[in-house]
Amino acid sequence: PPVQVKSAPARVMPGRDMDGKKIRNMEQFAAVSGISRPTLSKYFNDPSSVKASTRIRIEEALERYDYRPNIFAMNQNRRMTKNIGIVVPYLADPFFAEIARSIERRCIEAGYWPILFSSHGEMQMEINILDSLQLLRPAGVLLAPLGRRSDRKAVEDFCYDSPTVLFDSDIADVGEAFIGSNNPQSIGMMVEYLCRTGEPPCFFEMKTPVNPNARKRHLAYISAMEGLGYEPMLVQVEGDSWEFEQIGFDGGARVIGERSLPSSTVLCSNDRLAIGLLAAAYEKGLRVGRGSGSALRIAGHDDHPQARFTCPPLTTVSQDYAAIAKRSVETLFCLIESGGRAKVRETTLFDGNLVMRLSA
Amino acid sequence: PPVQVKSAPARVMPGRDMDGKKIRNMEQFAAVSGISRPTLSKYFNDPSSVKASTRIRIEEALERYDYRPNIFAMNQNRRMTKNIGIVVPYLADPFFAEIARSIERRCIEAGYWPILFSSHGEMQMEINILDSLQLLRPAGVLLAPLGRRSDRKAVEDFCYDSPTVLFDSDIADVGEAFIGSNNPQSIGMMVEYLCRTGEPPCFFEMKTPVNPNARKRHLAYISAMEGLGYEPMLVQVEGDSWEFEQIGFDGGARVIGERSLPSSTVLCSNDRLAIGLLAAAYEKGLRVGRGSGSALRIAGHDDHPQARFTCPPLTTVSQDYAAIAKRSVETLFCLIESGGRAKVRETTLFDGNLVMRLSA
DNA sequence: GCTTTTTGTTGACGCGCGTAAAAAAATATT
DNA sequence: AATATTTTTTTACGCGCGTCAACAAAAAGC
Repeated sequence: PPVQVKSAPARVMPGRDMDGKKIRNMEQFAAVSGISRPTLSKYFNDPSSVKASTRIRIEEALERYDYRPNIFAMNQNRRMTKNIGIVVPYLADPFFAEIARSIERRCIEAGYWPILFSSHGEMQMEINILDSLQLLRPAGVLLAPLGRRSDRKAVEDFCYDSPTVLFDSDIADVGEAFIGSNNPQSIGMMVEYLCRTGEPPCFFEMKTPVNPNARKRHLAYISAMEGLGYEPMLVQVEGDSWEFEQIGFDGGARVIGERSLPSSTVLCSNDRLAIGLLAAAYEKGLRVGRGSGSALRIAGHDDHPQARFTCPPLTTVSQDYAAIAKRSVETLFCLIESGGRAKVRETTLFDGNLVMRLSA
Repeated sequence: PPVQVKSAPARVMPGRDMDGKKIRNMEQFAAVSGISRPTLSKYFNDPSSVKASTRIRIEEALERYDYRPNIFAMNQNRRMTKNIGIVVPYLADPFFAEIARSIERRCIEAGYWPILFSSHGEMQMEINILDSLQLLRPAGVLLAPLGRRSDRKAVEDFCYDSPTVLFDSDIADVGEAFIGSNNPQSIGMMVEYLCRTGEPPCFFEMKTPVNPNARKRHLAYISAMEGLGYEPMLVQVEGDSWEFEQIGFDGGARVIGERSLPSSTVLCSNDRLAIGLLAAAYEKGLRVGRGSGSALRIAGHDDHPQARFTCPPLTTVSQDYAAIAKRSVETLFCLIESGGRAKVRETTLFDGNLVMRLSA
């Protein structure tokens, strides 16, 4: 039973306006500020749309009376709200947390109101979020879909009503644009590096990946290996949740225990799997690294925030979070300005960079 | 320059109603369903408030015509919205991501509309969020404040208008209740364990911690050590951001390099610092663990999602995320039902459990 | 100084729904 | 069957703001 302590709550009266009376609506603010309500309305929708001198008068009054328009009344009547929906598949993954942070900031700076949702890896949750989001009549939506688990029809229908830019995971022909990473390039580069510096890598992945990137990386690995004249070697582990570390750990412990790893170099489909695999290798007493005393080289993909703090630090491919966020937001803003429909669906893929650390 | 591909976007016409005409408002839905608008209004605010037979009629019509009330118009006029604000200090920390997930789910199940915000570790951001949140006229708010960086006045003022329950970090006498963890108990337990099984621990912490829990753990460590008849040993590292791993790594590398660690057993103020310290120890070639061949024992606090995948797996104290989330939400719902004001400010602290892994 | 152009004001209506009071209808009770 | 009770309908107003048209005032151009 938890500890409980009770105390008298403090009641603080926050500062009110000069006259002590709270202004309830734009009408009253118009009265005290000496500006007509329609002009105020114009100002709040775009401060630069009124003459500089009146703008100053309004802002002076605003300081004295601290009034703020009712957001529900605004959104109800506006042709278009300032809402921007941000939907990510799994917020407990720092990759998405980071990219969401970056997107949020940019939206706020542009005068929009970002609202963040996480599907928590569940299809039904994603559907519910899209349903809710529609009620908010967003000016635009940045959607990183679940991927394999997404209900294509639901996402399609959603995109019909709300201007949507997809990022991270693509769903073919859905949404007005896609921004992601160039998996063939990044995997190709990593495979080339690993082959050049040691034994050619096997590919460590989930048997039923939750994410289309995983499939693309799978194909990219095979084609890269074949391009270099090597036989692809796949290690597929069980698991279909978003707990990648656990999946990597369990699967890794099994293949290491069975001694069924086809190569002493392992390229993981993503960093979180690699972190799990590192833990499994540690448990099994296998030394990981590119030094001579090591039994295993492990590489990842994404340059996850945690990747530099693993033991040994993880060699990986960096995704440019900031660039993906920036481009996604810019694309959405263009879309919104052009009325919400794109003439062509643009797909933008960013190259990754090799991040050499000690694990491979 | 990123790769770009263009393709013609697919345009899909999502399903419309039987008659092909979209219902625009409750009035029209009343017309087609044969139910009066006020009754519909009642139904949407509480389906169980209308007679069973009419409820069935409404829900049948709802299936045929797929109408959904305008949420802005609803919130504008309701005495109280169904909005629940959730504010966490740093969403890129999986601890908060996890707890937010749990809270969100519970709110949805109770028929509320949770909206998640992250302060991203910045005071101004927290202030802005509280400002925005006020505009949403939330029925209640679950706030995990930044802590030391919070603007007490701003949070106080906010709590005056919106029923607020604090969790994780306490701010004395602010909000209607606080739910957190029992740091004296958990640190005491860990100190006792470490003393019993080896050299007494020094305490590894940030010099200027961002979080009040850190201060409580600091004091708890000192009192636990003194209680066992040992001299407290503090290791304080620089850094005041939320990038705890980096801070732990930098500070750890420094003290290890200087050989200034006062004990071979290190209790870290939280798991993320410990993860950074583990990485530093690895880099410096120090073997970590409780075995005989190890130079260092490292323990953490929180049982962070990553903690079981470090090398070696991290010995730590688990915080019961689910219990904290559950109690926080329950407390808020009680608060909302009782009109938003608590007679006494209840503080609830959950005990931690020792999680013995290999690092200490 | 006058005219053209920009900017603001006035007054009115609409958005979609909450809500209240009174009347009507449906159901329950005796 | 008559009465009491619950539920729904009717009617009407209000919420706070967007937006429009007609007009007035101010600024800019000559």
